[in-house]
Amino acid sequence: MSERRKPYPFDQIEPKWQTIWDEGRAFHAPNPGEQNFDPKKPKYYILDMFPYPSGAGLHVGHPEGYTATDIIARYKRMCGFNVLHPMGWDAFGLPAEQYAIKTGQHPAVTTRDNIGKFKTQLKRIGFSYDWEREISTADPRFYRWTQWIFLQIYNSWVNPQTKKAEPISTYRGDDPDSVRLAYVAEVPVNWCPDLGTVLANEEVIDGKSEVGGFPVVRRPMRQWMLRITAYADRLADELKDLDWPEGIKLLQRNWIGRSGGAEIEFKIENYDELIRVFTTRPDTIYGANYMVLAPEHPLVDRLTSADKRAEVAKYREQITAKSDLERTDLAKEKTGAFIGAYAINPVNDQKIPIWIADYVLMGYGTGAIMGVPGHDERDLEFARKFELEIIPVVQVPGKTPDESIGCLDDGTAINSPLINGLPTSEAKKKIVAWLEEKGQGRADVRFKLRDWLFSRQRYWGEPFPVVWENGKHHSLGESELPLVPPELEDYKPTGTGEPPLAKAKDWVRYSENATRETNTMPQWAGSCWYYLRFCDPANASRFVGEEEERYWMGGPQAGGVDLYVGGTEHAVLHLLYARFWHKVLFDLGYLSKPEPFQRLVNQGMILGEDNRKMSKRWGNVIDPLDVITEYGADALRCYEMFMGPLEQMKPWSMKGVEGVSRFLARVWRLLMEENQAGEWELSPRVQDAAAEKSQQKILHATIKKVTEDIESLSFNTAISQMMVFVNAFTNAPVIPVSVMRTFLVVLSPFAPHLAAELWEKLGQNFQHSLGEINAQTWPEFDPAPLVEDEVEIILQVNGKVRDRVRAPINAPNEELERIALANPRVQEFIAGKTVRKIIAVPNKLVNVVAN
RNA sequence: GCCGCUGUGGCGAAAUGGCAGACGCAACGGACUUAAAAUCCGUUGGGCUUAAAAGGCCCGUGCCGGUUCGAGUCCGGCCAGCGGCACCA
Repeated sequence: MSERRKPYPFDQIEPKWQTIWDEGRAFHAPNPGEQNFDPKKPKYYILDMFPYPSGAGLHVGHPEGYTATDIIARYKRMCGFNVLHPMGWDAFGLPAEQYAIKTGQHPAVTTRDNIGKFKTQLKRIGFSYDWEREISTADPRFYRWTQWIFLQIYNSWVNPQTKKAEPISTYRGDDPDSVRLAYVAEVPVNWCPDLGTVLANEEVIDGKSEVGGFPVVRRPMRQWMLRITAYADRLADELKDLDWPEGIKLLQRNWIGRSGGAEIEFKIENYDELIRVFTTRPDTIYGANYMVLAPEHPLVDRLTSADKRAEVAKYREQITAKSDLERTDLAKEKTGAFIGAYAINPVNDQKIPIWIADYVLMGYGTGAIMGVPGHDERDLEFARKFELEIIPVVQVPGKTPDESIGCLDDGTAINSPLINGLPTSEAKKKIVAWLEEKGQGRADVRFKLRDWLFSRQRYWGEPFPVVWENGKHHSLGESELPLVPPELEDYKPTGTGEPPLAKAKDWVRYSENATRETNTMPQWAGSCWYYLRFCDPANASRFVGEEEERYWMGGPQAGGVDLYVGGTEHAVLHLLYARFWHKVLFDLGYLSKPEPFQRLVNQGMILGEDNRKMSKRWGNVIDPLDVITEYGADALRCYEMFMGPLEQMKPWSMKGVEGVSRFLARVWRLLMEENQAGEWELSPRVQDAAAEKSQQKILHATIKKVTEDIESLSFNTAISQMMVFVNAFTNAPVIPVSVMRTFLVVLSPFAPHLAAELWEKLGQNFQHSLGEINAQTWPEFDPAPLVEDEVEIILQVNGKVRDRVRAPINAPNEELERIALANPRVQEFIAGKTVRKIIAVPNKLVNVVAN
């Protein structure tokens, strides 16, 4: 077995250039004020979603997005931009902690090792990161500022007048703790016994933990919450200013779940209490002939009549016994119980029975609804089950009143004296105005979004900069940051919900009568603002320098990062949380833009060769390092870009890698050939000669296509075009050095090592003083060589191609028509028919319509 | 159930409403070679016509319909796969 000969010496070229770039600080982006900073250059901030450095190392999904951004970063530098292209580590997280539980190795050690591994691997792919800006969220120099931002959130409230965050000192009420953006609440939370921690709603999928798939149960606990709901409206609305995929915007909008409607107050017969309901269809109020409260609704106890008590208690017991999953199971039948009390419908003073039913959720709206069986599917189902009257109050176009039952569409109000005949939108307005005048209702907006459960019972996360004294919390001073977690012997969760930090008794004791908060922040905390730290990673006195922030995060757009690339899995979690923090900091005057990420692109997942998701289970995992060893980093980069559109899901193919590797080897052999001794030297075909017209043409066609394709992130077709270019030169007896220089510049963002090496070889043989390839400017496309005197014209008869002929460029339509009609093939097909019409498209085609 | 995305050769894919299948893979044939690998050249959607080739004709972008001189592309209605949400009033 002899080792297969390398198609070209990438194994020598690639480490060589990586060292040169590293030592020459080739990709360092100077900050304002720094040496070599050129204020005339526009900035371009291009960001990858930074990885969690797992023990498994890189998988092929990482280099996909990273290569795309690297191509753009290299391209933008050559276009004269000051490019910020950083990389760092989302280093707090559960796996390191669970590894610590198993082995006793401190998570900081595990994390440091994993980061080292990741960094080595990333460097072997030749990414042009500014490694001087590397950050880790688990580094006290970083999380000091994560804790500092928490303090800003803690010490703020949203002023309902301005709808913006302000310092808590501007709050005039007597209980500031009730309005803080960070607050403590005893809430039903998602408790995961196997992980020993609570989880955010977003981290629970089908009743199981997103990480590990362990069962999650509802349980009330005292937790830290962030008041993200105060930003719900802006988080939904300001999406419109962003260049994000519409699908992702929709996902966020649906998650935020804004619905406009009205809150309506119903009086209760024989009681002073009121029941408030929320509805999106106040116009259907005449059809409201019963009312439903959530079983947990606080008024249930008070309103239940003596004779119904036993029944109601029994029903509520059944409900509590159910898991969340069972309760939300759509397929099941409606259940409920009449509580023996009546409400008064404000529009007609009718007495309507009050029920409880588990299809009404305490957590949404007011936890109470008016039952409109005529025009709500769920109410209809409920009314049928319990034999309540069903009244149509909206007539849907094209249907009779009775047919309109069960229909949720807009229509015309009927059986509704105040609004009869009005279309739905006007009926809504009129009813709301009428209720408002009576003091029994008002327009209202509700959201599905809940406040963000922000505390975790974990060791490996940021401790809260908070202490407790006499049952009240207050914040640490900024000078007490960073607050470093204590060393622990035992990282295990306590199982009771008490965090592992509570075991460090000395650490917990803050003073005579104050103790530290022992929860830690969730993993999302660091990623909520890491992109800001990249602007000024070493700043010891501020989370980011003002001037640096203005420069990199500024500009004419809504958001500061010019392009953000990462997976769809973060569509609602990370991207929503980061936008929220950003807006708070923006409101407080720390940032120049209201949004963090102007343009977002999601790369598609790479599947295994068997078209399944890559996993150990299927044995279809591809290790990028194996690919690099066999084909080189340039081949890995180009293959991942050549596979298909960036945003699409696509399967891996080793044969495909080989194909791309062959392309790169052909580029190499265009300029190099092997001598008798088996050494590579410059091919004698490469000469300082003028390019032929056809060569100019293909070169400029390639410049044009590659430039446009990089701009539109269509890397697969850019590479196709470069293949076409290389194919065209494969057998050329003379290869003009000027053409090749330009081509290498165009190739260099994709295959930077190969391009740099060949560029150097050309420099050595044709003495130029152009410097290194990375310092070149991106070539301009010249349309002149592409202009021809003649073009091919397609001749069609009745839309079918019958012939193609050459015609002078810009020939007038009359001439094209003449050519078409004179063409023998066309004549053949119109013989015996009448020509009805001739359509001529200049420089393209003629279509003769005949029958 | 609702919302979104995607359906094109044996495979990955390409195509501002204007030549469907660029480019790559695989396959087949050829050149070079003692031979193989590598490399280079060529063929390659299906069917019909033909002794064969050349040439020609017909069909073909998930299915059905529409708009248009012309539809993979636009519109309407289905089907399938993937993803998200799921009693949100």
